[in-house]
Amino acid sequence: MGRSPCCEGNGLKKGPWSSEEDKKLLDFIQQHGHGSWISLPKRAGLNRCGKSCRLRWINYLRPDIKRGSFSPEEEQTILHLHSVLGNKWSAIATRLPGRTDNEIKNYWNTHLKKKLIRMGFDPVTHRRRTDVFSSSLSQLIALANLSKLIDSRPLDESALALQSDALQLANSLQYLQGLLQPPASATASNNNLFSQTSCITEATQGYTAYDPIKEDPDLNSLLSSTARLFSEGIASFSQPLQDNNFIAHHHLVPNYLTNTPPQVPFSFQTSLNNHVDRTAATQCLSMVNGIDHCLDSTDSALWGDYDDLDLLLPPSLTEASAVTDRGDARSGGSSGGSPSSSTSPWSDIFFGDLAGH
DNA sequence: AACGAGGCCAACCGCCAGGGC
DNA sequence: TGCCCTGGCGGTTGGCCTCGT
Repeated sequence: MGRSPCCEGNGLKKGPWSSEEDKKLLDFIQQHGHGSWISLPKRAGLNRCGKSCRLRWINYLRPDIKRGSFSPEEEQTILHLHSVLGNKWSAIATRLPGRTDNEIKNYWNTHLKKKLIRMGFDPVTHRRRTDVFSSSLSQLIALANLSKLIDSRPLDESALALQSDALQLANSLQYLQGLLQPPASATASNNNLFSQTSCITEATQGYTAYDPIKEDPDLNSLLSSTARLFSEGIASFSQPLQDNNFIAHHHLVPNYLTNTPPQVPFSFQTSLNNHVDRTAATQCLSMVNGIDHCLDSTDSALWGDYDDLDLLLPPSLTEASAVTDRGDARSGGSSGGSPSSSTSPWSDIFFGDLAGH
């Protein structure tokens, strides 16, 4: 269809509205209603196009417009709804009385999106940027290198088992990394990964000298479970799987093209539907946390202090009904009644950060 | 005080869907 | 059935403001 005819008229004023124009528009609509927006400017004595009048009314002059900054409850609602609806600003606006889609869109683009990015979340998927190969792998290496600095100890069974598990993990990572690389860059990347896995291999030999796992049983179990995790294909939660090249080259039809919600474009969810995988994934994530703890990693904030795997799932997965049924999400108040504030660890993370600002 | 960079936000642009003819 | 008109939507822009140097 192209451009709306009402905007094609020459000589129509554009740009910021004067107070006089505002008064004309306001008075006219209060007396006659807006009726046809196309004919309104002429009837109201305005040298504007209908679309401009409509926009001015909806975004600024409407009497029920709420002014001022967004409350934490409103921010929380936007976050939840965006995780479910995406950039459907008008739909989100219907859940926020007094707020316009334009206002919400602006607020998202200028505040919430940046904050999510800063916190290590993907503003589109609302999930942590979980590049396990670059982040946890490097952390593993760093942890392993640390072990080299520690005095050696005699070998024992648990150390040997750990070495085996770590080697398996390294091999799995190498294999998966190879799968994830587009053919053109596969060689170079694999070389890079090889150096990384070699580090792991070398480093895990260091583990045989000193066994920090004995000090932290969690690390022991999670390392082995992580190896199992990758061998079972949980690597699907790595974002590069979105790469069309990968799909094309491996003739895969990912779940997100068939039956998973659009807000979960890659199927971490699918794996999590399986209890065993979920448990293993939880342990894997705990490993990352554990390593963070050991290393006092500078990006530990990125990984956060999540207590439950649900944190990695968008609210659409865990709270779809809560959002859908949120007749008034704010009615419960921030002190406990609101479903989102009381049940969503996601909001705890996000608004914990917000509170600090 | 002057200037530039970056942020914010009102407004515009272009496209789409639905209804009427 | 197809075209046109209109309302509505999401993305983008540009001007103003603030802040740092």
